[in-house]
Formats: sequence, structure tokens, C-alpha cells
Amino acid sequence: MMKADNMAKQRKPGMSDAQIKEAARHFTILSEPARLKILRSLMAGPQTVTGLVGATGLKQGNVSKHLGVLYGARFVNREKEGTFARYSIADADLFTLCDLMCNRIERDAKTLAAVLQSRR
Amino acid sequence: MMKADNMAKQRKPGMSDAQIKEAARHFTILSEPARLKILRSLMAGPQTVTGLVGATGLKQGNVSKHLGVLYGARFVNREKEGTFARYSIADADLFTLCDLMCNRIERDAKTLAAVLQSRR
DNA sequence: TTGACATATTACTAAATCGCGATATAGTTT
DNA sequence: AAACTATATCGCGATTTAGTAATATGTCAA
Repeated sequence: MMKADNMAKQRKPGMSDAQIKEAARHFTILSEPARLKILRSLMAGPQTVTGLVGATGLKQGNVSKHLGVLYGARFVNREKEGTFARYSIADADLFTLCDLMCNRIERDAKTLAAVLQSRR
Repeated sequence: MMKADNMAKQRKPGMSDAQIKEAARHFTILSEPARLKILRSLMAGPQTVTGLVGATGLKQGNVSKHLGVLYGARFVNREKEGTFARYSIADADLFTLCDLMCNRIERDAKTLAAVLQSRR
């Protein structure tokens, strides 16, 4: 495996404050349980707002607002069909981002379990 | 390239609400410009708190608090050396997570630029 | 011990934002 | 047109959290 300081070398030089702020803003969008829940639902396939209300248990206004945020960041696509709005995942990187974070959590949980086990 | 609905199939079935909340909490930690700035500095190599104060322009108490948050989530390691505390990146996934988000932003910026261009 | 320095923590204020209920907008049907 | 449905938006109370200044804790050296 590559060492951390070698990996750092292949990183681009200084990001501007504006770029860092942008990145933070995008992470913020993924930092809400409600939005992650919506994204998880969409990962199974495109859905309408009403469909997502049913799938997530969130209120309609809430789902709509969150979808607006996700759409604003181009994380999801929107297609209007009559009175319906069909949303879908717009960015394949979302799968990677979510998987990385989820695996990390699982890994940490196992580590914690192992530590607790070794302390008996 | 694999289609989105096929990728969905290989995803694990329903995460619990608690797991989603955990994932959201971890994204929250990456959603602060100050913390990203600190992480970017650490990606160039381990640093002390004072070093990070210099590198980021943030106040000492602030840096220390943010490092506490990052350490709490095991995003960074801490080694005490006398009165110093040397922090370093603990999780190689951070490189991937940040790169994915940054590339995404760059890509979007280019797309936007292209759209503006085509409209003249 | 005392002084100097590195880091952590606390108390406070200000800003952001979530969920909710109500309402507005817009397309469809009768 | 009026009624109905799907979606978007508004205003509000409540919660969360960043930044700051001040202070506490801990370590080394003289």
C-alpha cells in the first residue's frame, strides 16, 4: 500500500479558500440523514416525490425541499411528467462517496467491538 | 460503464436509521471549511497544533477544537511529544473522499463554463 | 518553585437550518 | 370553471454549531 506522504505528493497544490468552501458546502448536502435516506431510495431507481414520501416516511414539503437542495448541487436529475416530478441520481460518484463512508463506519464498529472484546 | 440501476443491485440492503445517521454525522465532520483546511494541511504531512495555526490562519483554540472533532471520528491520529501534539491523517479514505468531491466541483465548474460559452 | 510555552476546554454570542404546518403554483380531470 | 392531485415554497420555533476570548491543564527548563 502507498504511504500517506507519497499520496500527498500527487495531490494538487493549494486549493483556494473559495474552492474549499465549495467542497464543504457539498459535504454539507450529504450531512443530513433525511437527504441520505432520499438518496438511498433513489439508488434503487428513479422516484417521484410522492414515492419518496412513502419510501422515507418524511413529509411531502420536507422531501421536496431536500430534493431542491440535491438538485441545486446536481446530485440528482429532475424530469417533469405532467404534475409528477421524477428524480434520479445524477452523479455516479455518489455511490462511491456513500460506500466509502459506510464501509468506514462498519470498519470502525468492528474495531470498537474488537477492543471491547479484548478488554473482558 | 455500468448502469446506475445495476450498481444499485450490488448495494447492501436497507441501512438502519441509526446507520444513516452515523453516515450523516461523518459527512457533517467534513462539511466545515475550517476542518477541510486543516485536513488539507495534514495531507502534506503531520503537523502540530501551532503548525496548523500558522498554516491555516485559524486561532489556536479553534484549531484544537476542530482537531478534537476529527480525532473523535478517527479521521486523524494524535501523538503527544512533550507539550506538543502531532496530528496526522488516520484514514486513507479521506484522500479519496476529498478528491472525489473536488473533481466533482471542477467538473461542474467546467460544465457551467461550457454552458455560458454556448449561450453567447 | 517559578516562568514560559503548547494544548485543551469553557462560556458566550451569532448564524444557519431542520421539521412542521399552511399555503401557493401548476397540471389534469370532470 | 371548479375540483383534485402533485409539487414547491413560505414563515416559524427550536436546535445546533462555529468562532472568540479567557482560562485551565500539562510539560519543560532554569
